[in-house]
Amino acid sequence: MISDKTVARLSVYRRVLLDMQDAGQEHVFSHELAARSGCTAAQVRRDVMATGYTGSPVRGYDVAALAGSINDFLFHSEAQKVALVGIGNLGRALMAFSPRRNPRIPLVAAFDNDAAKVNRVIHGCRCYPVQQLEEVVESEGIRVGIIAVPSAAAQDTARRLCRAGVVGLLNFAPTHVWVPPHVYIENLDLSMALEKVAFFAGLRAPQKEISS
Amino acid sequence: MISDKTVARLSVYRRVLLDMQDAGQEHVFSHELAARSGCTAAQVRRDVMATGYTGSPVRGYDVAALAGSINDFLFHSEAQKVALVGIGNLGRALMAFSPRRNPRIPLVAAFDNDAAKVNRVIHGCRCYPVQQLEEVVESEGIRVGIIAVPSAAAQDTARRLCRAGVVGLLNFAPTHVWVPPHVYIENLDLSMALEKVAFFAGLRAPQKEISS
DNA sequence: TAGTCTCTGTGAAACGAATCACAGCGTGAA
DNA sequence: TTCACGCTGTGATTCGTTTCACAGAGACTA
Ligand SMILES: NC(=O)c1ccc[n+]([C@@H]2O[C@H](COP(=O)([O-])OP(=O)(O)OC[C@H]3O[C@@H](n4cnc5c(N)ncnc54)[C@H](O)[C@@H]3O)[C@@H](O)[C@H]2O)c1
Ligand SMILES: NC(=O)c1ccc[n+]([C@@H]2O[C@H](COP(=O)([O-])OP(=O)(O)OC[C@H]3O[C@@H](n4cnc5c(N)ncnc54)[C@H](O)[C@@H]3O)[C@@H](O)[C@H]2O)c1
Repeated sequence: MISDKTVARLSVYRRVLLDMQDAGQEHVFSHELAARSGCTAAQVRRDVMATGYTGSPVRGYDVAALAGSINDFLFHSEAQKVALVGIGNLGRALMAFSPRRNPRIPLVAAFDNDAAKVNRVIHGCRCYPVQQLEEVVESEGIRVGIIAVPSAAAQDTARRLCRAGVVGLLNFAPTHVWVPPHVYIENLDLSMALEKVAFFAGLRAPQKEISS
Repeated sequence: MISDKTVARLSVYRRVLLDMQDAGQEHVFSHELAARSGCTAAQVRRDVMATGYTGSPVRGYDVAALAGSINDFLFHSEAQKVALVGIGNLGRALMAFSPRRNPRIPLVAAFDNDAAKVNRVIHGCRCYPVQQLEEVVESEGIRVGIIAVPSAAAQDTARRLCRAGVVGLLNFAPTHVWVPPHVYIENLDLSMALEKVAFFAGLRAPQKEISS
């Protein structure tokens, strides 16, 4: 019923609105929000409609109220605890970022199969051996998993997370991962994204670079 | 003319085909490639059509030949050199990953405004003070940029990169960045992706978790 | 108080991408 | 030599999303 892309944009609007709030701005028009979010005014209005909020034709949207409405819409349920699997280069970067993250989506546990990386706390997040994955995910009630293990281990990691009760996955491994139909999975394939950029860059400047 | 999404999928097919080649597989049917890439057989056939390759109704596609055709299609131009701006947690993870990356898209320079992080070589990539950005990008003929700086610095970084001749950008900062119309930009907003996963996870398991 | 302005909310239209469906074909079996 | 099969390539169709376009409404002006 509610589209994937609308949710993505609402998340962007929310961040922009919080910035506006910090800057003391009280009202915002759809075209303004659109410009700061990289989409069109009509799209903003459609998306806002989905949250049930209604603005005023004169003042536009009330920044605080719209931010609140989007918050209620996006984070309607209780906080969604997150587990990270794979404390490698990427995993550690994600952990370093977590303090700045949304408190409604706390990173509560990390797992690795390398004994040297576990049984400690990084940025407030406890690191466990991967053998304890099921136990910790179930006892903590974790519902979201981040896969940051090598491709070869991705499918098995996904399977274990889903069995343990996870219903949302963020997969960084450049591999297609099968999950049960009730599980939502989002793939963030960085290499693919870079190849895409390189492809279009190649199209846009097919001639040799003219130096300075 | 050629769609964004088709390019993305071709990049995935390419990787799958290379795996198949390593495994000694010589032929592949569209439905098989589809299953391993997470899409449908019809989609595979349409996308393959775009590369100009034609398979045989009996054997399907020749793995090596199709991989070659996709390669030619995606990397038709000379190698696209890449610059990374922001040698922070994420930037370092990307650098660590670069040896495993496509040699047609080499990471040749990295920049940071923190003097402690520059004037050295990390994983074969030279790190420069950000003041030298224009100079290095122009002299090396770099056409692709990766933005891994804090949001506040993203727009200015993009502007500098574009001025210096970059025509493709991969942006990790959770901010909308304006670029000239001839520049292709791809945003990888990890926080947004996680919020999306958390949202759908919340929808799929709205009831309280039943422990063990 | 009437008029004008600009914005929202939203039905309708346009667009683009995914899917369907089938003709065409080479192969292997009988 | 003929038939049946299963796959590719692709026109036609369906589906979801974006964009258009305008009615409706509050505020400000004169
Ligand atoms: N680093 C990047 O910039 C980058 C870019 C694109 C894609 N990726 C992908 O992200 C994933 C992680 O990348 P990385 O750079 O962090 O790799 P990495 O090798 O640094 O880290 C992988 C971690 O996973 C752990 N691990 C391996 N098998 C495991 C298992 N079965 N269970 C639990 N833990 C296990 C390893 O001990 C290691 O700590 C890979 O799939 C990689 O392809 C990374
Ligand atoms: N680390 C993550 O997992 C993660 C997740 C989501 C988003 N991001 C985004 O990616 C970006 C980088 O994240 P990070 O974790 O690596 O941050 P970080 O703070 O670790 O690194 C940022 C780096 O950029 C450098 N820098 C700052 N201003 C600069 C400028 N004007 N020019 C050149 N260099 C400059 C800093 O010196 C630092 O080395 C941020 O925008 C962040 O929001 C990161």
